[in-house]
Amino acid sequence: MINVTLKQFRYFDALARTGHFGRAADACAISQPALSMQIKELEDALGTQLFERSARSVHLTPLGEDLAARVREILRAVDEIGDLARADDERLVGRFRIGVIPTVAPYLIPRVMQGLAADHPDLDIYIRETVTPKLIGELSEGRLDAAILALPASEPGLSEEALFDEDFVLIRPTTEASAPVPSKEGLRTMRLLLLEEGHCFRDQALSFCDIRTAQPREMLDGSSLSTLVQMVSVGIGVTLLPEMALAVETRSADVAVQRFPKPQPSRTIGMVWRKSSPLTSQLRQLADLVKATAA
Amino acid sequence: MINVTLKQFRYFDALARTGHFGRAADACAISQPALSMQIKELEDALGTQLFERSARSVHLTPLGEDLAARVREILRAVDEIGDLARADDERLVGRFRIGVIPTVAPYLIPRVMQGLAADHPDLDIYIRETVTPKLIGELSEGRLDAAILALPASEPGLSEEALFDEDFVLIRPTTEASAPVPSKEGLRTMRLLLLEEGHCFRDQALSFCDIRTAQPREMLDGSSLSTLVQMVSVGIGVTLLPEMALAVETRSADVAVQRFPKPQPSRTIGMVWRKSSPLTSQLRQLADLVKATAA
DNA sequence: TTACATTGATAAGATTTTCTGATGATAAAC
DNA sequence: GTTTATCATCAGAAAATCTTATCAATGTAA
Repeated sequence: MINVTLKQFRYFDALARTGHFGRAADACAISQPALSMQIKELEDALGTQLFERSARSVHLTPLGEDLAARVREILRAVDEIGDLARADDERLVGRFRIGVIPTVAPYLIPRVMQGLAADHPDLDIYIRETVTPKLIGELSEGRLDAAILALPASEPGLSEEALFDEDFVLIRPTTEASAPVPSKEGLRTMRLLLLEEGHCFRDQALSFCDIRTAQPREMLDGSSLSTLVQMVSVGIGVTLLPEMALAVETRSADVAVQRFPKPQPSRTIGMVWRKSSPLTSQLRQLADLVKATAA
Repeated sequence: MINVTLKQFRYFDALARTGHFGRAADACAISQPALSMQIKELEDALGTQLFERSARSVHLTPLGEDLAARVREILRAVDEIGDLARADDERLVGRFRIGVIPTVAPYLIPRVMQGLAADHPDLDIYIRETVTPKLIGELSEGRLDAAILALPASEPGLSEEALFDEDFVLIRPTTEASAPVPSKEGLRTMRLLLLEEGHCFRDQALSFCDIRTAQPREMLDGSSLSTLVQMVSVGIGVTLLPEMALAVETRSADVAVQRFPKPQPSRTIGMVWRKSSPLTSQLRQLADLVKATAA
C-alpha cells in the first residue's frame, strides 16, 4: 500500500502538462517550492525518477510518461466519483465546466449567465472558450463537463442536444449597402474575410461558398469576428456573421448587413456531453435553460 | 476538482468492508475517532451520506455501495502505479503479498523465507494463508500479488507456473502398520479423516477415492493436517497427507506411513498471479526461487 | 568574460491538517 | 435499571504542507 496522495497526482499531472515547475505551480495555485517538494515526495515514494530536469526544460522519463496516463485516468475516476455523488442530488447545483466555441461564447454566455444567476444561485459555471477539436478533446478527457458547439459533433461517446439554429448574414462596407445580394458564386469572387484556421465557423462559411480549403485564396484571417467586422468597415473585404453575433458586432461598426435569399446558410448550435457522465440529468436541465435563454 | 484524498478512500474502503468503525480503524492502524472524522470529511466533501448508522450496525447507502466499487477500482489503479514504478527496477525488492493454501503454507513457507532472507534482504514477503477460492478472489481484487495453490487454478486472468509435484501418502494407526496397503476401494470402507469443506486437499483426496461429496459418509472433519494426524494416532481413523507435510506432521505423532503403489495419487503445486500484473518479471523470479527451495 | 536572467532546489518558520486519548451520547442487551 | 457496545465530539499534540526568502546552476547578452 504505497503512500502517495491525490494531491501529488494533481501536481504531477500539472507538471507533466506544462513541463515547467513555475507554471505548474501557478496552475495548482500554490508556490513553486511546494510543488517541487511534492514532486520529490512522489518520486521518493515510487522510488523512481519521473522527470528529467535538464537545465532549461523538464520532461517526463519513459516511465513517467506511462504513469502520467494512468494518473490522468485515476484523476478522472476520482472526479467522476464527485460527479456521481453530486448527481444523487437531482437539483442543478455545484460547478459545471462548460466549453464554448468562440463564435458563440461572447454572444450567448453573458445572457445565459445573467439568466442563471437569478434562479440558480448555487450554480457555479466555469466557461472555457476555444475551438471545437480542443473542446471535444477536453470533454473526452473529463476536463470539461459539457460543450456548446456546432452540431453534429459526430463523436460516438457524446450525447448531443440541439439548442438553436442560426442563419449566416453577409457583412459589407456601407459603400456597397445598396448593391444586390451576391450569389454563392458572386461571393467567391469577393475578398472574403474569415477566422483563422481551426474555427468551425470558417469551415461552415467556406462550405456555403463551395470553396475547398485546398485551393488557397487571397483571404485575410482574423482572430475574432469583431476584428473581421472592423476590417469590413474600412473596406478591406466582406465577411459572414452568425445571426447571434449581429447585434453586438454591428452596433458600433459602420457596415451594411444583408440577408441571403432562402435557403439561407445556417448552422445548428447544440450542447454535448459524455454519454457516461453521471451528471446527464443535470446537463439536460442546463441545456433546456440555455435553449430557453437563446429563444 | 473535488477535495477528497486517497487516505479517505482507504478508510472508506475499510469501513465498507468491515461495517464497523472500530474494526475499520484497526485495519487502518489508526484510532477510531480519526477514522470517524475522515469518513465525515469524505461525506461532507461529496455532499452526501455514504453510510447509514443505525444503533447496532453501519452499512452503505445505495450511493455508497456504488461509490465503494469505484473507490476500490481507484485504489487498485493507484497500487498498480506503485507496482509499475517498482517493476521499473528489475530486481526482486519490496513488498510482495503472497497467498498460500493451508496444506502447503506451514511446510513450504518457512524454508522459502529462510532461503530468501539471506539472498534478498530488501524483499518483504507478507503471507496470507487461506483456501483457494478466497485466494483467487483476493488475487483478482489486487489484494494479493500472487498465490501458491494446487494447479490448475483455471482462471482466465491468471498466469500459472508449476512449482513441484507431491504425492499423497496414507497415514494409519501404528497398530495397522503391517497391514497391506489398501486399494482405492478398500480406502472407501475405512474411516477417512479429512479437512473441513473448502480445502482443495479434501477434494483431491475424495477424488482419488472416487467418492462423490454428494453421498455423505461418516467422516470427521479436521481444521488442520496436524489435527488429523493426531486423531489417527489415537486410532480414530486413517488419513492422507501430502508428501511435503510428512516430515513435520509425523515427527512427533505415533503413526504408520504407507505409500500407494503407482500410479500414486498426487497434485501439482504452482504459483499464480494476474496476467496484467506489472510485477510479472519479479513474480517469475520469485517462483523460480521457490521452485529451487522446494526441490 | 562578466553581469544578468531564468529556473529548480533548499531552508526556516508559520499554518493547516490529522491524529490520539479522554469523554459523551445513544440504543440495545442483560 | 444497569451494563455494554458503538459511534461522535473535543482538546491538545503531532505531523504534514505551505509560503517566503534564498541559493545554486545554467544559459544568455553585453
